[in-house]
Amino acid sequence: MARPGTPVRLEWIDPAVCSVDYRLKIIGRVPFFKHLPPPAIADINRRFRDREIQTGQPVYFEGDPAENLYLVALGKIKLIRHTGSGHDVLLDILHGGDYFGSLSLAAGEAYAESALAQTDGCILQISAGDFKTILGRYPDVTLKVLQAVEQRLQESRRIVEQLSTYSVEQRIAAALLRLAGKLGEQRGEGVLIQLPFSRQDLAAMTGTTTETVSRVMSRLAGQGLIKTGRKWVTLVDRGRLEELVEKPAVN
Amino acid sequence: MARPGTPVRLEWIDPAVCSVDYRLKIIGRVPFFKHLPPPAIADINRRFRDREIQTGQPVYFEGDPAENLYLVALGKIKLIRHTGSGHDVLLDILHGGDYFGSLSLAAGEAYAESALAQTDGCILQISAGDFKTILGRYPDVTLKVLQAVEQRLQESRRIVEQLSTYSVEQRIAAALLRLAGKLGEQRGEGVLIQLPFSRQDLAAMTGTTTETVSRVMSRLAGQGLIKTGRKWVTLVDRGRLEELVEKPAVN
DNA sequence: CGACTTTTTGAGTCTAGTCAAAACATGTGG
DNA sequence: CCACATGTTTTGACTAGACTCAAAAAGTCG
Repeated sequence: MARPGTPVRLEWIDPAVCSVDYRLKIIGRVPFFKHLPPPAIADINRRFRDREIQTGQPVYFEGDPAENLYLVALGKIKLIRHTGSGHDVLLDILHGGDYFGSLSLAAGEAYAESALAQTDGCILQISAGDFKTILGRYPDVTLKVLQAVEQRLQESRRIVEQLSTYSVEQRIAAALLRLAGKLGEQRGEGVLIQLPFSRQDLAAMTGTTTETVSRVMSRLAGQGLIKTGRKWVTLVDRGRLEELVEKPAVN
Repeated sequence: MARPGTPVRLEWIDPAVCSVDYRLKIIGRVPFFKHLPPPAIADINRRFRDREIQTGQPVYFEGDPAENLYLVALGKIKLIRHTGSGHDVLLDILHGGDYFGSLSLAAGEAYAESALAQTDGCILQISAGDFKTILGRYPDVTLKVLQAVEQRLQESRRIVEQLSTYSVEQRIAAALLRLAGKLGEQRGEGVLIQLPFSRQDLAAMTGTTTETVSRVMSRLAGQGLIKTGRKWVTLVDRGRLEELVEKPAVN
């Protein structure tokens, strides 16, 4: 119950972050570009446009024609599917150096999910056509892209597995561990996850409701595994969370 | 309750099915080879080895070093993840012209799931290294492979969405429709799904239990939407099944 | 300080899971 | 061809985890 002051610290958009230097740094961090030598990175950089986005603003909507590939430069982007029943499903949360949008070289496709800015930030954008040109010029990039997509497929299948066999508590613990690994910041007492993201978001990631998320998080906090507040969570006892996930309950 | 005689018809392995002619036909059906001209297909064919498999036999296990890419020539293959709790998760069922195994060009990877023969059949096999050679020789194949993997990713995410938001009944209906689209055979009264596959398999596809699958299927059969027996299902009223899936229940 | 959003808590309900047993099918060997 | 052993499916009774609806509490922001 000891509720510490919120550790939330706002990131301010420095107008310089999408400077050429920063752009080069980000492109050099993307899994399918990072192996390239500086001149190639510089060439690729020239083909991207940058764009600032504000919290809540859409990059594209599910169903829009899939024309662009994006890189996250600064801030967080979430990928969401809207369902008929009003429940949204949160597929992924991305940050600096991640890609999203269309790799798809087939024309006439539509985005299968919406992309929304979770924070203020900056993204780099390239048309599918220009990206194809890059692939033509740097053939090994294509192989790396393939690997990157395969990895996303594996992640997605792991989530299918978890939704199929885990209890809500296990799914929430697993989601927290996953987020911590990807987006967490090391702090003295543990790993802070501060996207910012709400119970709502966590519910949409784990296929449950905000009320249930709240109850489970309270329980975990009571057991000293996490500390939590509005829009942030700190994992205090990672080991015991992992145990929770692995154990099929009491068996 | 009218239980018709089983429409199951055994497929016999014709020793000729993995003849050169059949192999060429299969390779010409694979999404990332089918655009190639006959000489290229013939060249690629030479690099594959064929292999017969019997029902229940594993092609590889989760965790084995991922050394080969496979094509299904004849029969059905299922991809399964084993979980600690003993529940298995059925990720996909594949048939003629589908690929599975490792596309992965990164060395030292392991298979993330097991592949088991659901029926007697025949598969084509190529080492990761040889596949890489093919990609080098036919660059547009790499792009097509990328598209194929993206498509699997989309499918996987659709399943995440369904597990997150659908009731068991909706998930089962959706799974039946998906299987029918992929593997169903048109019959007079409807579409027959006969892999063969059991309540057990359906439960592992939809993240539920055999008992629940049985109850739901009985209900659907009672409403005249399907007919069902041991190891097979016929979709009689596809339209009403689709309605079931789309409706968020009574809202 | 209000107005608003997010989070928590509570009570009641229902879906789906569990455990157990019966019914049914299929294949085998006598 | 029958009787039995085995595996699959169905049914039943009970339970529990998670959802729903509703309202209170706690943060946040102007």
